[in-house]
Amino acid sequence: MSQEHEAAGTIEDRLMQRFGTLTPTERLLAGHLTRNFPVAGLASMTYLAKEAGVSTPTVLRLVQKLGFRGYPEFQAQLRNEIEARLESPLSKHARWTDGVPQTHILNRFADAVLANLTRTLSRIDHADFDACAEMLADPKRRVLVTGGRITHALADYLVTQLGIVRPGVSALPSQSSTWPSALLEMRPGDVLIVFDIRRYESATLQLAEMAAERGADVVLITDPWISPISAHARFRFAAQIEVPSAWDSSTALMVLIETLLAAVQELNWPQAQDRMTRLEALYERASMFRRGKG
Amino acid sequence: MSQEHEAAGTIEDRLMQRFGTLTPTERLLAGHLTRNFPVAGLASMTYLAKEAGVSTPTVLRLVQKLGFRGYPEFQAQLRNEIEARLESPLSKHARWTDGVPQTHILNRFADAVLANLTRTLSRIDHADFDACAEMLADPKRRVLVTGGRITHALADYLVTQLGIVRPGVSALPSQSSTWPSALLEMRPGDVLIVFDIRRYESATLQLAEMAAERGADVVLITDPWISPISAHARFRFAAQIEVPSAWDSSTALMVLIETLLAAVQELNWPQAQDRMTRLEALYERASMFRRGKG
DNA sequence: CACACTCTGAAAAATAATTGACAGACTCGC
DNA sequence: GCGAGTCTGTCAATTATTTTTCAGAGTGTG
Repeated sequence: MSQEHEAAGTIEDRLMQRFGTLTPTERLLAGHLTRNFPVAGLASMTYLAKEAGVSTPTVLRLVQKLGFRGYPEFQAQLRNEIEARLESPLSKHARWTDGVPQTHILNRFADAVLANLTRTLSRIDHADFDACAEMLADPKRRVLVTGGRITHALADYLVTQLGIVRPGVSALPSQSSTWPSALLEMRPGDVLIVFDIRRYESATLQLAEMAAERGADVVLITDPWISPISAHARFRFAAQIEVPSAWDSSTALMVLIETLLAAVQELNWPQAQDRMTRLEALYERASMFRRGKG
Repeated sequence: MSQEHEAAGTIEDRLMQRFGTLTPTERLLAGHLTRNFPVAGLASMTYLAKEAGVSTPTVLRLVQKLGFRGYPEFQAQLRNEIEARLESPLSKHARWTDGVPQTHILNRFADAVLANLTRTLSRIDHADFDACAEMLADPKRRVLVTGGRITHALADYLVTQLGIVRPGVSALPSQSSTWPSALLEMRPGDVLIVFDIRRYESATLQLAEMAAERGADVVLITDPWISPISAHARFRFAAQIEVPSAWDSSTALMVLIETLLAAVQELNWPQAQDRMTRLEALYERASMFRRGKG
């Protein structure tokens, strides 16, 4: 009894295949279904029947002819197909690493990361993004960066890279006890970039609050849960961070940072290039010095 | 026609927007929903609730917070959005961020990053990868990590995260002048993870060479040009780093790191979990201490 | 023209989903 | 600690949906 349905292939295929064997009313329905595929099939049987101008039993009969036990089973399959179709653009495309099963951590992780990236980037408000890049490109504003337990590495990265492109970039010390003195230094127009993820730290919130009060522009980089700092931030960017592991992925944050960096660099390329050349020369001399005659 | 509910925008947008105002359980659900968007929302409330691990009323409450009168109304809207999304069959993936031209840095950068990821991951030798993860999961080996001018932030990240999962992880100090004393400490069986990108630094090469001589296993994380350290490394992983900018992207490196971390974590999950729980407790107490009675 | 047959929808029965009410668990401030 | 308030799941009521049953309409045939 438990035999599976003979019919295979996508629902659309099955509809085509069996069109010949359908009764007139069923064809009416099948026509409606293919015309409004696949969304029409997601509604309830009653609704679908009304839309197609047939009765509910007809819908059921068609669905059973297609090889499903009932309407719910049909819908489940339809949802699967829709999922596949929505995902296909790039992700399902190719398995990341050949030679290992799809369930290998390499593939699972890669899938998650790609999904995170796609979602993160598609959610960026490009007006915000451009405005923020422009702000960061302004050499008259000083830029301070701070991160939390996990994100301090990212803050560090941002400082290193942004510091290459423009002057006046520094990291806040990691000891929150030294922050008040940093706040004292802060002037209106300065920019505070805050990384704040998941287990939001209260000290960071206070920092952002006070910085905003002192007239600094706060840029918040966070997860989709959105840190409470959001309230004090002029710009907010949320990155997806969930991956198949017990911790959160920073990859999307990294991409966010790098994209911002690229935009800033593009905005004042001449100065940036000049700085980079000079920096390169300095490093050159430093390494000479180190290994040199001395 | 009729005045819409206050909330506007796509369901995904609404979810993002209101994330902040959601309760913990609702966030659980919202997380599941975004992760499996949009298909998860097409199933019945009961099913969705079970999948997300919450109760049906929670689903209903979330949906109402999103501005819908009930679950059916929510589903109707969802179907509309899916329809819109499917209408442009392949062009939908169109571009990462809508509303800006394809030439906008957001899109150009995203394309480059994706290409890097694909290439990086497809080039990983999975046997090597598994072996390396196993080595890193061995708590008897101590792990030292070092990076260069740009990559020290990544090294830092790796130390932070790997240090959560297992004991005996530390960063080498950034001053190369202090490395000899670190080398003195090094024992056969220890692991040295080296990040070395593009402008390969000679001090790092010497470090790796000497570490290998002293019996340490060297893991090299580099770019496709492959650093000269390769000769001394037991494991080599190359990440693609080119992006439309004057510098190199670290995103693929980040993914490499995180994937390794995920593998290590998976390999000795019980211990890792134990460590994480204890660490969490310590952080808890520390924050108590900071803001508490003291 | 009646008979056998298939097709179709109305309506009832069975099943499942949605929603509201409520109470225990939990958190936060005092 | 102890109440006020907030969350969140259990449960039951209501409502909708799916499925079955069945009778009438149509169709072609002897």
